[in-house]
Amino acid sequence: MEIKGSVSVPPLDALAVRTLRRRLLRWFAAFQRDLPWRKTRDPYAIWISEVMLQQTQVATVIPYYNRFLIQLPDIKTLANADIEAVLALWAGLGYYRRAHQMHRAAREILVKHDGQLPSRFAELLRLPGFGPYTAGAVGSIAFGQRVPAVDGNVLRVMTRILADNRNIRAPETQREFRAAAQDWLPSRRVGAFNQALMELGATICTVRNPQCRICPLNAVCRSFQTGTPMQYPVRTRRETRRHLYLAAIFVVSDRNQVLMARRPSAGLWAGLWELPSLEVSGSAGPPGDRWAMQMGRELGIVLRHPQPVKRINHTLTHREITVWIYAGMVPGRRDRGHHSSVRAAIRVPASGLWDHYADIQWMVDPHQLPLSVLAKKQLAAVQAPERRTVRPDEI
DNA sequence: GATCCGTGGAC
DNA sequence: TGTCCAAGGAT
Repeated sequence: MEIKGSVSVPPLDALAVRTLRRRLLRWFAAFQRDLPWRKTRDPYAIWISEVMLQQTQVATVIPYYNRFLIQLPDIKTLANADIEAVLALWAGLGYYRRAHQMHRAAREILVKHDGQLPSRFAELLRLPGFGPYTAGAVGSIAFGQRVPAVDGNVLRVMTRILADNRNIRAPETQREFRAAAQDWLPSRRVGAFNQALMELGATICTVRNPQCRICPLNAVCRSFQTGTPMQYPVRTRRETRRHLYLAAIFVVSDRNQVLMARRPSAGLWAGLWELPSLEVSGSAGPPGDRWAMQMGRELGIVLRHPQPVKRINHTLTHREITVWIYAGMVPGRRDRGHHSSVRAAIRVPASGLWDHYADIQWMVDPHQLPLSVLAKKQLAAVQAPERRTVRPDEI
């Protein structure tokens, strides 16, 4: 087994860098895609787009971006909005920490920067949710600062041009590519240059089937010259997904309200709502009645012959999730209409569920809440019209 | 440095 | 059905 080389390669010479700048900018001017965030110079709008685009494809972002800017058109509006409203606009996009951090950053900008995004890279970098990429992108695109914006696209383009086989997952490698990208920057039109590198990666220098024959940079691309573009970039393999088993309860009151729980403000699906659920020990089959009974007891709810009415599977980058949904029934007197909170209504001792969740509420229309995709799957499974809603007293 | 954090597109 | 991986950041 040969040890993979991980030695840094020689940089492009000055002539090649000048050629690259000229050809890339010319190509970008002619062929760039028509995207919503390219129609504005508003730093706030550019910021929103950059955060949404983190690890998220362009086509997915566009509708979210448009809705978000209509509802929250400026920093002050965002800062003064409830986090619940921000999450509602984010629901379905994933990585909900981004929404929380953007909200916090807006408030910080209001207090510390007089409501204006700072223009300097170092100050942007201090804001919540701003890393080297986002600070570079906003700094260069919105403010013309001469700083690189190195994302996954740029890493792919650069490793192919340089034929550099170092692991791009390593932070040190990424730092060195940011330094190299800094050297590639022209003295002006830096925002266009950074976007052009990303655009090339997104449309020409793609992961699969790169279009090298029409690439404006093929004359300066080492991997094209050796016919090896598909060997780049090199990255260490991800660890395999771990399996997570959950038991959830679907409880409908005699007023047709559904019991919903709001997740804590950190961690998985931070701040979003779902059916109350507990992690159960790993097993391929349904975990058994006792989990549902336990949840019922903790919530002060009678579960009559609880059965797993549905199984949901959901895959995340790092997790494979199986949710067994149990149906439950509420005691006749529990819903008197003047309690907004279950905790107030039924006086339960401190328990796992109450400690875990930020809130638990009865909801007539759970879809009004910010829901994760998994939560929507849960509701769709138990409320699917063609399957007829499973009522607790029917099991 | 390794791990966590979502979802959907592409193949 | 499985795998990879997107305009990454925080811990």
